[in-house]
Amino acid sequence: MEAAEAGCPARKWSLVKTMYATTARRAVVDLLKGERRYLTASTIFALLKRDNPKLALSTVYRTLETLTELGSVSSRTEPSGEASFVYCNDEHHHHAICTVCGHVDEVDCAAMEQFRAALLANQSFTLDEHSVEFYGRCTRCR
Amino acid sequence: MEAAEAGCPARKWSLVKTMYATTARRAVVDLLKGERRYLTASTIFALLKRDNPKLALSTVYRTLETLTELGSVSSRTEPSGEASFVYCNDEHHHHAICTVCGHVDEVDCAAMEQFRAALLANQSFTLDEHSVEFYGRCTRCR
DNA sequence: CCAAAATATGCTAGTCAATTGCAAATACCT
DNA sequence: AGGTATTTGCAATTGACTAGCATATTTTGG
Ligand SMILES: [Mn+2]
Ligand SMILES: [Mn+2]
Ligand SMILES: [Zn+2]
Ligand SMILES: [Zn+2]
Repeated sequence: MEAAEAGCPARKWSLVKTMYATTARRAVVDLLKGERRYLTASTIFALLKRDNPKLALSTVYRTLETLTELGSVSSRTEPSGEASFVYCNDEHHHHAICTVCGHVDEVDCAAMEQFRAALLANQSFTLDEHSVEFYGRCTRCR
Repeated sequence: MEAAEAGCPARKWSLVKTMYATTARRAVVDLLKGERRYLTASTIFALLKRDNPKLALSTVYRTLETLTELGSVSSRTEPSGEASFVYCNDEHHHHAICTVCGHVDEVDCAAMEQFRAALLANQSFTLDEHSVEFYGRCTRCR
């Protein structure tokens, strides 16, 4: 599975009508796969600009939008209001974000089920979806 | 406690150096206390403009910022990227948001503790804070 | 391999939520 | 009421993000 994703997530890309494996898209995916933390579009742009001086910021935005639709990328909104993006696996999960280095741990959803049950018990609320983010310090930073 | 908050949250306001209880601030607080759902600044502005034609949008933004700092208001980011605001109680809690009418139920944090413990057990992660939002249908809308 | 067709990119010019500077207005205190 | 601290309204600006369009890149299939 990891081997099948080498270079770019070809498996996922095949889901879309037609989608060219361009250098820009490969660059964005490779960068996000390496840095498992939320990065803003302008940060990604600045990092990639070094090796690809003619890259445009609008291309980064368009690429991130496409990857988000595919599910390869998940986005969140920073306190500043700026959007940021992180590489993601397929399965539904949540994020534990290190407040020191920004590293993102993926938290399995299974443990959430017991909490969902508790919520439904004492709240008269039909639960459809949930959005959860934990903040703390990862192994390296604690 | 509810009586002490009549009109405006005077108790909270006293925490700040000096803060005038202006008509604009009272209007924003009263509106948000009535509508227990997330509203954008421009929506709030439009609603208040009816009774106060000379109100400025920038005043609404500044008021919401102030109330957020005080803790009387909590904000989130709509999928569109626009910020929205809801009236909040003091205690740490989470929000269950009705996907039909937008009504916000406050979810007690206590039940979260057992989940926090589970998270710490199978994730090598020092949990400091968390941000949770549930989406579903409230009693009225189910 | 090599075009033609399909799609993506770079650049520029917008858009629009949100912020800011400042003079006029309002709230507070004595 | 009078003086001072704070807020407001208004207009100008910012800054993240989007859109139009000509050019460049990637695919396809001959
Ligand atoms: Mn989950
Ligand atoms: Mn909690
Ligand atoms: Zn860390
Ligand atoms: Zn509802």
